[in-house]
Amino acid sequence: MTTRTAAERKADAKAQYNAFLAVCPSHQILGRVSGKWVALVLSALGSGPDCAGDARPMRYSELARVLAGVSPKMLSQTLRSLERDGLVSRTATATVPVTVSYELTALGLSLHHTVHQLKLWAERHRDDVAAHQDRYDAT
Amino acid sequence: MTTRTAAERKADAKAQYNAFLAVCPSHQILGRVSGKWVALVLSALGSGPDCAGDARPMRYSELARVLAGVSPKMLSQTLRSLERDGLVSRTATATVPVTVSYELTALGLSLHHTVHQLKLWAERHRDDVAAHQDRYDAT
DNA sequence: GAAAGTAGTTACTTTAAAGTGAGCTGCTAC
DNA sequence: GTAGCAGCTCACTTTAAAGTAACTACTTTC
Repeated sequence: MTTRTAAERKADAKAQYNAFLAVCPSHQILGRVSGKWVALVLSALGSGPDCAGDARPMRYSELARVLAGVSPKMLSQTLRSLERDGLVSRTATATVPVTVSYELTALGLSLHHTVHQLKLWAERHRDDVAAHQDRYDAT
Repeated sequence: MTTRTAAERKADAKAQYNAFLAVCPSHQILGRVSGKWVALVLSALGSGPDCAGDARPMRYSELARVLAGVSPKMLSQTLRSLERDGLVSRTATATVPVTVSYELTALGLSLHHTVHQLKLWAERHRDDVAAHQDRYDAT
């Protein structure tokens, strides 16, 4: 068959598009960064615990204290995925008890800077967005 | 009681942190942008259907064709939320049949530029990230 | 001797986002 | 007279991400 219905052509296009999305680097990165704790960890490691200083290594428990809402499961899951991507390095020291510290790699730091721009945008335009929302909801 | 157990203090800190996250502008924007279709719509409207040109208004059906995998529900939901935030403007023309076009506002265009930086990062570092993943998975 | 800090793991449950499929109105082309 | 385009909405189901709780094992402090 060379002739196909519109529905068939549409399904085909959709499959192709999904395949494209699966390998699209921008889409992958956006998916990674949009995890609930990813940006928070990146920010803590990249701008210090107060989110206003310089990058410095932090221990597991220190991160858990700063990101007050995170469960141990989510924290280690997030750190593991960032480590897998080469964005964070993990260093264990054999003290008693063991000390584990996490630090942004050069790659992680560069991603942090990029994500930080998004944050700056958000802070600059928060009032603007809120005003638009109020106007929209009023009608 | 002025003395509390560690568990109580932790629960308290968690509640406070969650309240903080709920109003944090960066977190809100990240949540908005990380919707599956948001970045895709932003990109289509901000860089043209081929994602390599200039911003220009597009019709509902044109967007649906370009974003081949999107369902009518998700497309209108996404457009509605972007419109609510003042990022996209909707213009209906009373032709037969009706013509509806969507266009980035100045605010939407500025967000598009910021998100675009993230995309450029992703494209620049995709190989680097993939290499780290392979090394990590091998061990 | 109960609780806290050290850095996690495992199994189970919840929930919010996304997907599916149908339907709507009015018109046109094959 | 079936199918298509145009621009949606509504109800239902699926699924992946996140949350919850419990447990590891060893040390130190109240």
